[in-house]
Amino acid sequence: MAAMGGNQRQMMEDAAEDKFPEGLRVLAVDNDRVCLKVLEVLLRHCKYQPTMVMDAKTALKMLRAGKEQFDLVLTDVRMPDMDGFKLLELIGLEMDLPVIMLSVDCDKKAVMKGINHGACDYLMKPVHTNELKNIWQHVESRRRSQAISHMGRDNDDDQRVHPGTLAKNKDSKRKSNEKDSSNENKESTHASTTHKNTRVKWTTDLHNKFLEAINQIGLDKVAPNKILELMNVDCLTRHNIASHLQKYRLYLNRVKPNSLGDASERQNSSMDNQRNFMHNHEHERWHVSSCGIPSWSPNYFGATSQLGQLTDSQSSLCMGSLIHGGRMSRYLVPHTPDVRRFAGSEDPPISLDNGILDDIMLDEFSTYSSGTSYVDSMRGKLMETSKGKSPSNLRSYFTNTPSGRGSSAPTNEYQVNLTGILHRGGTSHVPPHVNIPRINQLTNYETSSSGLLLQNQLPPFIGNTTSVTGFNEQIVPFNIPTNPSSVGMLNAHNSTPIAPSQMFSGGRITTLREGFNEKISPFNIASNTSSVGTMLNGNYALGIGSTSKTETNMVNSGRTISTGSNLQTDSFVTLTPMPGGGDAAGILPVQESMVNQQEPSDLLNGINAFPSDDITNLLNNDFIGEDAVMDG
DNA sequence: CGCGGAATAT
DNA sequence: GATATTCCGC
Repeated sequence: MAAMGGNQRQMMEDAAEDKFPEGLRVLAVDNDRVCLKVLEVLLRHCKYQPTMVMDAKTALKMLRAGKEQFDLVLTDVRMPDMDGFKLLELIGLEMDLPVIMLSVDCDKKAVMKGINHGACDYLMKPVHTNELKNIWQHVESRRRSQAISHMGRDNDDDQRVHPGTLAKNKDSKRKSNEKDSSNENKESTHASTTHKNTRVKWTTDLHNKFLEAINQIGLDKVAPNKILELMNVDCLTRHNIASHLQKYRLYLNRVKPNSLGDASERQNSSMDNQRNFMHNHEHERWHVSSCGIPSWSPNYFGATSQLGQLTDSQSSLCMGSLIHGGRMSRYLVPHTPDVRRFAGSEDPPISLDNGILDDIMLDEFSTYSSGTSYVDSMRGKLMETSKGKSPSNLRSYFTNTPSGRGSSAPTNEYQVNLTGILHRGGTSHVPPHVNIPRINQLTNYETSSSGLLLQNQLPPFIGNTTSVTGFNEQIVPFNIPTNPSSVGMLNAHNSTPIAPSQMFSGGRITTLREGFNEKISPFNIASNTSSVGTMLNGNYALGIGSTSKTETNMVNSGRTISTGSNLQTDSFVTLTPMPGGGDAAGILPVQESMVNQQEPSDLLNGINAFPSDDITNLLNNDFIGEDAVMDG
């Protein structure tokens, strides 16, 4: 290739350009054999390169496997195993591929549904050649828009290398888009002159290695190269490490400006505020893989260590969790933006006028949305509550009332609705059935990691058994009555976890779980969609793959935590950026034009997760409602 | 030259 | 905001 003369190359490019629609790799899905055959003939007639599949699941498998690349998917709407809409949905979430729906049903509603779900076209059966002749346009236009949106970057998320899983090849630092031949060729050839290194994604695993290395070397003696050596990850360079180290140091500095890495000192410091270090704000698509056993190693908190490891084998975790020697609090502390999102409010919960928080904490809280005291105070309040004290003064935790601090909208209050989701409302009363601790609890979950808190992906706050225990004793996360109307009510006194399956009567959970592909999180959860992810997890309603064990963990995570045992997720899921995924749009399909904002609800409904009852409404309201803030 | 680290760019 | 790249003193 290198030997190829510019001339020759140009000619080839031209040729490829000219023929472009030819050889378009089309994946056609239709359970009707005849239709499929016809379709194939037509596609071939158009000189495309069709791959025919009879069911959506197979199609999805192929797409995911990525062994063959496709330019476009053509799918029938009505199929037994998984209908076209669902397929469309999943493709939309997982990859960036134009999907065209086929249907005999020209019902406007159906068409709209398709379009709303991101279909780029909706063809009526029987399909005609001339219609198929044009489908390549969708491919082209998509490519163009992508080219624009990624202008200047030759590193797309799809291509993003995951050092942890990357095949070693030190020379492969350059990103190569072998994938897309037809269009990207030019660029990749050009790239040989100006290449950027692969953007390293500092996954938790990677970060853990990093920390391990630092731990071995000693924070004061670390140097990029040493770390690099110890980490022993092929695709990393000293620059990568240096960059990360830089960030890490900055972080440490923030956490404890005058500390040189003395963990014990940090431990005792009231300034020991953890912030998310690895809060990943890059929106990515996540796919859930059952790979790792996210292991959390308590021994990292041992006397000899300063660093702890993260549990989550994925993304965006609190890097901070590593150093603090163990305080759960900070993990429980709501991040202001998250809470806001969570509550659908403009205003973070600030009036912590209980005399517990000091100014520093308050500042810390408002600034960094962190603060040990917050949780401590919450705990205190919760204890009060559990002793029978009126929860009313707890309200102040969630409202912006008085206290001289907080400011805006003193009228904002949050109400707990059903599953405990907070609602902002004008009314100023907390319904009698509301149990504040629940709020807290939810907040906790919501906060514990920057991303979806997987059911058993317990926040790395092991380490402070005491406080956890205290917390745990008072607050039991999800004691959920079977009565749907009070789903999510929490009884602070009752420490018996109730199986999530009881949350919603019947097998809905199961249905739902199946409804979504195991690999996919229904909400396309990204790094900082905490509220969504958390709620889902909190309620477990949308559990992504579960075992009774994990359910238990979830329901009773507090307890699990307090044991300090290894929080493992067995066959559980971890999030990883999708290899074939699109870019941006990690979050609820809010920002990608590809996916409509309505989607989650549609998804829920369409996938019959829930009947359209309160729960659905609630989810809709809270997750995609106008108030929902998906991205801080 | 190569490194580490800070500054700056993407 | 995360990571890459550049700059600079050693």
